[in-house]
Amino acid sequence: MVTAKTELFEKELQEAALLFKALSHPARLAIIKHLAETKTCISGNISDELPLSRTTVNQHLAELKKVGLIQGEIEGTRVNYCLNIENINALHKLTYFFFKEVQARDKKHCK
Amino acid sequence: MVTAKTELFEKELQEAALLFKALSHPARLAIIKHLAETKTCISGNISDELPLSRTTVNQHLAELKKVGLIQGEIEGTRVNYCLNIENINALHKLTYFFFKEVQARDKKHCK
DNA sequence: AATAATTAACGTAAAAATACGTCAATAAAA
DNA sequence: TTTTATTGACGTATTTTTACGTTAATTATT
Repeated sequence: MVTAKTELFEKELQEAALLFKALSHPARLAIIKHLAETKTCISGNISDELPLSRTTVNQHLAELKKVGLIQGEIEGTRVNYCLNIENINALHKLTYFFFKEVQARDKKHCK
Repeated sequence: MVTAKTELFEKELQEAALLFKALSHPARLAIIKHLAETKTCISGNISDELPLSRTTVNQHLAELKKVGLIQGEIEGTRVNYCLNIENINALHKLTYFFFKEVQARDKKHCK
């Protein structure tokens, strides 16, 4: 039988993997970039910029929200999505130190 | 019909997404860390350290190799895997500048 | 109060990822 | 040369992701 084995790894790696997964689709990277450019915007507008249906874009937005990289503020019928800068910063640091650690330990480089 | 739409995005985003995808599973992060610690090692040894079968670990190794984050050097019956430091560095820079750009553009922060 | 706009929830189909066993090939060791 | 060790290729089952249409709910607008 095939069962998910991700939870058998260190918590730290699991969480990092979840964040990287959130960045593993070009649509979600495009959303992040777009939100960075335009302060706020509703999901309908975002789907106008992307080659995907509104439904699918909404799904990607929900995924980004789930891991805390963006936040949505309800305003009437609309939802203003924007980056969660604190968490973006945290991820920036996480990736920075992950690579830093990997590189430091690999001093004893293989040829 | 459901077709892959990833190729409808900018090349840059596509490539970044592929690299992040390679990092989106704790097993692959564990492999990278392990390779960083122990210079080289064969895939059999790596699977001893991970809660996964040798076959599955091999699959993850192949994926990391496909995106160039690791390289395998055949040595007799064994394969010595090690990090591809150049590409790890490149990815480090890519993530660094991706986040830097996102943050710069988000100066006009939404509260 | 009725209509329009917008979004999340739900359902679903296809594709991709995950996990693993088995087998064949290759090289080393006996 | 036979046996052992090790790995990649292949097949396959299950789960997850991706993509989208439809519907229901909620808020504005008329």
